[in-house]
Amino acid sequence: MATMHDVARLAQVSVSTVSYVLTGTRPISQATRNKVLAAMAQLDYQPNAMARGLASRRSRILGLLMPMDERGLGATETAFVTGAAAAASVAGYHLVLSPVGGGNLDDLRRLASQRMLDGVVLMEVQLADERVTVLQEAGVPLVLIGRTGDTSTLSYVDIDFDQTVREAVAHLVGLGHRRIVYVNHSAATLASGYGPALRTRDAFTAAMTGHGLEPVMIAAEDSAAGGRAALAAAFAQAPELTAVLAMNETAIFGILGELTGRGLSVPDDVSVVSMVTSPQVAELATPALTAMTSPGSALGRIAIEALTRHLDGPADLRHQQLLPCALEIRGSTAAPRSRQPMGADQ
Amino acid sequence: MATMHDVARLAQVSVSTVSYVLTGTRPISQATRNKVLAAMAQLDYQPNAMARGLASRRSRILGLLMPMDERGLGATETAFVTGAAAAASVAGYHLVLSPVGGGNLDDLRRLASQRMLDGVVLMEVQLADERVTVLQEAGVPLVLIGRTGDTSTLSYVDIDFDQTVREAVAHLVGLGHRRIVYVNHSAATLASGYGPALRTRDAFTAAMTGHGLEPVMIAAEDSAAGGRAALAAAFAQAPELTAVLAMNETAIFGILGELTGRGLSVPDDVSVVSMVTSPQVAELATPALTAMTSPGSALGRIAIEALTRHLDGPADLRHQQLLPCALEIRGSTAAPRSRQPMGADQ
DNA sequence: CCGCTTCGTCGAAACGCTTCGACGAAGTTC
DNA sequence: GAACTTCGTCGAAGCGTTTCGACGAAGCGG
Repeated sequence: MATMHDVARLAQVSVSTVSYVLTGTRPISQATRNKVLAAMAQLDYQPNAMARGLASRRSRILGLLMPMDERGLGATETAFVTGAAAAASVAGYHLVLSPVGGGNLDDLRRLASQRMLDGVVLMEVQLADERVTVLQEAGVPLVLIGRTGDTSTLSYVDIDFDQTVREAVAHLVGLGHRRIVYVNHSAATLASGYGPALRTRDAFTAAMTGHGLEPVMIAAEDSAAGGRAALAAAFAQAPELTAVLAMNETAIFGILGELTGRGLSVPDDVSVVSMVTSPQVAELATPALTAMTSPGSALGRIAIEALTRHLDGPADLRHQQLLPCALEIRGSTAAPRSRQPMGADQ
Repeated sequence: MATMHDVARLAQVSVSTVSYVLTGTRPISQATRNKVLAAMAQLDYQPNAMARGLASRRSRILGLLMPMDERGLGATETAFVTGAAAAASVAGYHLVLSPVGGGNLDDLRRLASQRMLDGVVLMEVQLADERVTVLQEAGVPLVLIGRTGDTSTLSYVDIDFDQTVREAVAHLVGLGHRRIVYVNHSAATLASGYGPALRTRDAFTAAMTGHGLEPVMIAAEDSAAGGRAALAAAFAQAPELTAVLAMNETAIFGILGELTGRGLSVPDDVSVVSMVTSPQVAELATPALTAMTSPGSALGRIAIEALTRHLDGPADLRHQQLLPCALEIRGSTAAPRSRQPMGADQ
């Protein structure tokens, strides 16, 4: 493995000159630069990342911290990752994903204090998230995908849940629906302070009230069974419902199964809209789901761009931005068949 | 940020003594060790990863290289990751995931040559995979999840597709099914030399022939639409089919949708078995799918263990191991309705 | 009690790079 | 043309570790 010394010797310049060619921190004449580049090519030289990091005190590695539970990464989260990776590459950084769960804060502390990451993007943030505190204490530059409760001092990119819910509700109301049930994440998830669940809940209430309608929300476990149970609960609370808005990507398949099981057809009897969903998942269902498509890779890209700007630029300005999901109409929504076809439908 | 010097000064020992306490490379008296540990705690000392890596020429970072396409990571792949991360942590390594696609070989070459990764686990290996060549040339220790065509010189862990298919077919045949169609990945995927697709194809042919039955295989695009098309093709080729074995986790939802659309019920009219599937995904369908459950986290764990053994141990023995998927019977398989109402229980 | 290991510790030399100060050689300014 | 800058390059001092050789102090067999 060739070192800078070897390159310098071959090019007949000093080591520092080679370094300047590489980093561009000082002007180098074209002639010298060419000699150096030729030597590098000839030796197949690759700078040693560790030495570089030690001397410059920057690793040029960015971390994308995501809790990996057994549920797996949906296409939505994957889009964050690919967007972020592309942006990091453009900015001249490596992106590494670290599967730090919520449990191992010590692991996180260690990772942060070892000065191996120049900056970090944190995914799946809770309203009160200790990981944020740990990272801030360790002095690691930080951008969130999602938001904590108090966002005043932090940079973040997040989905504009308020507008997303408003658009989804408007779509259904526009079709003529009046009884709309919102299937959210589980009660436990809500209690744990998961931002998207809480924000969409409030947004749904506001949107429905704004249309003069009564908001009905059901919390569903993240599983097909949870979805089935949620639909049963929904019919119990609102027997004449004609539309379901679902945040819970996992439960939605249970919802659809249960609907079919009850002999109800989508979208003729009940319309279904899936929130914050990727086209791939929406197409999985039959009929394909009308969905609010998450701005996936844009979120990842913007987060990384904010982070690198912070690292490379002098000013440490905060970046706070919300992106709405786009309504994509597929086969799961239609005008309600009829107001009251045959009385009470238990 | 405290350095080793600070610790040494506070504990009134030399820097090297602190290092020996940390690494355990030389014996240190209990008294000295305690002084040093106390000083470290007091200063909240964390070793600098870069300096460590430079001096020791080992980063203690392992890479898990996975191509991230827009399809996202299923629960299966996520299980690899969590299993691998846990094993790495136990062995005292950090695990980072690098979303290197198939395209950017240069990126990979750079990553490998920068001596930032002590070793690498490569996922989603093709039969002929250039990434393997690149990494081998760079001299990076390597373990595969999956196999290349020529495995003679490599370490790998993979699913035992042969046995998995054999068990799945045996399950269906045992129920009395005779006309079984295998829905594989797409023709393009097959042509590209994707090991699992090719190996299961051959295993299916062998298993069916072994039972004296005719193997029918359909290639399906990785999408719900692909699944629907595949089912149509299947009925065209084998009108009297009673069972479907599907490798394609994405297409399977299309298959189920199309089955329902044709007025066929699962499992009464047609049984469905999903290959290499996680319980989470199997539960998503209605009815829940009988599936060959992939040994997810075990694969990741074993790969990392083989890698660390190679790195820490002196001998560089190859590790080659196959793990079968376990049959988990759920609601999507039953005896065929018409063929043999009762009896034929071979 | 004399040589021998073994134990515990130290000082110093790497590791491969960045970065700072210095310094001729040119180019500018008045 | 004296006094400044600016340009292009060099040498050397780090960056925070690990690791090697050395060296007293014990411990021990004979």
